[in-house]
Amino acid sequence: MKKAQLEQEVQRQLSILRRGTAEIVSEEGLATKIRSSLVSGKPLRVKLGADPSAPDLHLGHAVVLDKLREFQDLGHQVVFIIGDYTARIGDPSGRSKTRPPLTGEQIDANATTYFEQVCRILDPQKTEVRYNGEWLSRLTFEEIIRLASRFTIQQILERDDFSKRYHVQVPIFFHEFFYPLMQAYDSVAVEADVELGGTDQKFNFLLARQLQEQVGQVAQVAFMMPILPGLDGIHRMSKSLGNYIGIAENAVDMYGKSMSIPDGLMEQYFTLLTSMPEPELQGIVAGIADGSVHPMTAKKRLAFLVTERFHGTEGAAAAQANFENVFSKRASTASADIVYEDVTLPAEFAGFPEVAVIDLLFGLGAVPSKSEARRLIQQGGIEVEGQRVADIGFRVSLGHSPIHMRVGKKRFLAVNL
RNA sequence: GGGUAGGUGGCCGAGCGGUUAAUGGCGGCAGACUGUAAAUCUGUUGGCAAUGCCUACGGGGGUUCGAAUCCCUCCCUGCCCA
Repeated sequence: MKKAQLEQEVQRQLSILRRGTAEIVSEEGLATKIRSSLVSGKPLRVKLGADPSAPDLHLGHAVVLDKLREFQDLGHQVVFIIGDYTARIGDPSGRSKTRPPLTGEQIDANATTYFEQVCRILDPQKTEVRYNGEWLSRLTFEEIIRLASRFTIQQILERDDFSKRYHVQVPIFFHEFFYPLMQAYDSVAVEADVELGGTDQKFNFLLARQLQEQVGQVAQVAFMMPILPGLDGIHRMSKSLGNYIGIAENAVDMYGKSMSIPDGLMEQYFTLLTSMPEPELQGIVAGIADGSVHPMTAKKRLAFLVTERFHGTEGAAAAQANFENVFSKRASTASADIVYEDVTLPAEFAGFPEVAVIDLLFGLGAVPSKSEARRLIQQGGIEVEGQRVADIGFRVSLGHSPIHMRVGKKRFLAVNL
């Protein structure tokens, strides 16, 4: 490859990778790494650390995974690290809550579903999967002390959530200090060239750079993507906050949840979650501003694109039709074109001519308690075959199958006898 | 080791001997309305065989007709001093 050609390729890769990023430390470093990778023919090792404490991935993860996919498509090697060792200890970072430690089986189960979901975005052929217990579990106490001696408390306290907690006098447990160190050690262990993650990972990434240099490796490039806000438009998307859209969710929920984001979030979602070209996106934004594009139309477009990505064009179209029926046209359980969730009548009710709605709802697991069922009925939130249930003592006739029910505003059940 | 302030429902945070399943806020849910599961307004938000009963204010024990509220003890956390 000629010099000019080489430089052109470096720039091409950079321009692809740069899109949508929050920060890259440093871009020159990345350019240098790409250049030498092209010369040597050795792909860059791009690291992503995953915490298998919860099995579900959401669109916030997708933002980072998409970027990894771009690296893969450019011929680089993704190293996917499952933090089994960290999870076994119980990751307390983040919301200053000590999570219960997970068992080995839970971690394995989570890691499996996790990876299955990751593969919906990444190319598994180009992904090296590693468990950090592989190297972390082998460290001796002496080695850990030596590792810790490379950093100062003041340095660790610089980390955002530590310094915040310190100032508002919220407990910081000693072992939490080791998390950044462990993560940095991961980078050394896999000889990462680039580490990808959200902007919240910046501190950890930078610490890894320092450690790598101290042990004679070239510092990794810290590659930060923006944090995706959740459905509430305020907090980051997270499972525990319940403001998320799961990668593995069904089309109807994915579409509906997308429709529930605040209007102001649309531009960000378009940018980070769809491949809509910038000019088209700016056209929509301008249209909403001057009133020529209805926000709902734009949001439907967004919801469609997001759903289509994971469920195909047909799945997205069906989800959209369902949404319009249920919410725009106020359809009830009596009408067609509604996507029902199929459930079977609990065995305990089999053979009876009728059953109390409260018992049925509870038996189906549609409500967490009978009191909750009672409340829902009193508030007019239950429908059976298109009829709103007004009486708490209402009994559902089991004369035909399936029985169509609506529980709350968004759950539609088809009960099969 | 000494001193001191705390531990309340999903979260924050009142209450400090008696209409207290426990003010209020957030979050959740439902209804109305609408441009959507947006926004806004209203209601609701421990459980159950339910005009009543049971379980709940860090754990255990005690005082009292009666305790989240008083006493003892144990556990946990912040801050100051050493």
